Amino acid sequence: MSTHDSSYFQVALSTSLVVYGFDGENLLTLIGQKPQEPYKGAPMLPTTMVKPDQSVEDAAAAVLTESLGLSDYYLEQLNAFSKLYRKPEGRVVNIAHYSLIKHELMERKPAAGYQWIRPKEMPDLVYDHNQIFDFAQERLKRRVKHRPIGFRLLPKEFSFNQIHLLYEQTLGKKLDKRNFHKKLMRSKLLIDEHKAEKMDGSNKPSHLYSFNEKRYNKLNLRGYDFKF
Amino acid sequence: MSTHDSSYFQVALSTSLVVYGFDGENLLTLIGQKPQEPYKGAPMLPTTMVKPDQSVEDAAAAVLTESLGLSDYYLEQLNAFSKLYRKPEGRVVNIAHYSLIKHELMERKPAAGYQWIRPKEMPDLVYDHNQIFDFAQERLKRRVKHRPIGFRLLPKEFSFNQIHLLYEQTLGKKLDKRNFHKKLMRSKLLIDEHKAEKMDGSNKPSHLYSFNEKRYNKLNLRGYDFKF
DNA sequence: GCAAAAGTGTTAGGGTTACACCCATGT
DNA sequence: ACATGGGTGTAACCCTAACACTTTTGC
Repeated sequence: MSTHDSSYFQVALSTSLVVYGFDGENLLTLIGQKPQEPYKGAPMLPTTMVKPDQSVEDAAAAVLTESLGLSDYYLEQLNAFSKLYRKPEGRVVNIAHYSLIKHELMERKPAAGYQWIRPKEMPDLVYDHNQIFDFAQERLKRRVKHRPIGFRLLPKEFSFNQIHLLYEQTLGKKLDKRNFHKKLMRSKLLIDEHKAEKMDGSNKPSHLYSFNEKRYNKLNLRGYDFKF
Repeated sequence: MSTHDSSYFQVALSTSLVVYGFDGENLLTLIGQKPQEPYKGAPMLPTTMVKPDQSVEDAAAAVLTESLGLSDYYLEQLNAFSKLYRKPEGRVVNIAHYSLIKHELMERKPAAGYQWIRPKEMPDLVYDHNQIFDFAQERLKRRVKHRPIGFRLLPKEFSFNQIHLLYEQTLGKKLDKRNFHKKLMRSKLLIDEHKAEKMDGSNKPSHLYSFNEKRYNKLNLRGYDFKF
C-alpha cells in the first residue's frame, strides 16, 4: 500500500448522531432538519461535517453542543457509512455515532429545528439516515441487554417503574414486572436509597434506587455480561 | 451542515483486514509486511488504500485477492479508526474489516510477504494495527457465541473435535467436551452425515457433521441468539 | 495389547417463566 | 371508599456445570 499519491486525498468526513434520552417515562430520540436545499427542512439525524484537523469525536460532540447545549455526553461509534452516492463536490463518508443523554440534562429544550420524538415514530429521513438509525436501535438493544447502559439514561435516583419502562421500551417488548424485579435485585447492582419519591399523583410513592457503579466495575473484570 | 466548502475534501480512506481461517486444527490469522520505508518489512495487517471511486468493500476484497487469491469471502466492517496521526500527505481514515475464510480455501499458500499465524502469537504491528486486531478478536468472540459463524470457517463436513477446537480457540478457554456436545446436539443445527472421516492416524475415526443452514435461517427469524 | 483419540450420562444447583392479589396514598 | 400505581411469592421446567470411564481403531 502506498499513500504517496495525492489523488487519494479527496474524501470528506461527516458524522451523524443517534441521540437517546429518557424523560422519566419515555425513551426519546433526537431529530433535526436539513438546513439547505434540496429538501430543506426535511427530517434528518443531527449531523455535521468533520473538519480536516478535527477528531471525529470532537465533531460529534459539537453536534451535541449545538443541538442540546451539552458538554457532558456518552458517545460510541456505530459504523462508517461510505456508500458512493456522489455529491458534486466529492465523496462523503459518514462515521455515525450514538449518544446517551443523562436524564438530568433532558429538561432544557433542544435548539431550533431539533426535537425529541419517540423512536417508534421515526419518520423517513434524508440520505441513508434511516439505515443508520436502525443500526443504532440494534446496538442499543444489545448494549442494554449486556451492559448496564440504562443507567446512563436514568436519573441518579430512579424508581423501579422507571427502569422497568426504560427496559421495555429499549427492548421493544413487555417484561414481567416480578421477574424483572427479581433479576435486578439478584444482580446486586442497585443501591436501595431507602427513601420515597416526591408525590405527584394520588398513589403510593415508589422508592428510589441508584446504580452501584463500584460493584459493577468489580464484576466487569471477570465476564462482561449483565444479561437482561 | 454544509458540504459546500471544498476544504473538507482532504481525507483519504484505507482499509485493514483481520482475516481468520481454520486449518483443521488451529484458528489462524493473516499478517502482511509493510512494503515501504519507514519500517519496511515490519509486520502489519493486510491493508490497502481505497480509491476515491471505489467502495470500501471492493478495496477490502482486493486485499483478499492479492494476499490469498480469493474471490469468495465473508466480510464485515469493524469500525473506522480515524486518529489524527498525520502523514505529510494528509489524514487517513482506516475503515477496518474482518473476514472469515472457508476451510476449503486454506490450502493454497498466501502470496509473498503474507503468512498465517496463531492469534496468540500476534507480534507488534505498525500504526494502530494491534488496536484493530484486538477489536476484531472481541468481535469474533461475540459473533461465535451468538451466531453460527463458526460454520464459515469449518469445512463443509467436520468432526465434533474440529468444532470443539475451533470454539475453544476463538473463545480462548476450555469448553467441557460433554457439555459442549450436548449443547450442539440440542441446538439441532448439525446434520449427522452418518459417515466417518478418512483415517490419518491409528485411532478411532470420528464421524462427520454438516451445518443445517435451512434450520438456522428459520430459527433466525425469531430471535437472533445461538448462545454458546 | 497398547497407544491415541472418540464417544458417552448423571446429578445438583441455579435461572427462567408464568401467574394474581394486596398495599399505600391522596382526594 | 375509591382510584391509582406500587409492591410482592411460588412452583415447574430447563439449562448449566462438574465430573471419568469405555470404545474403536491401526500398529
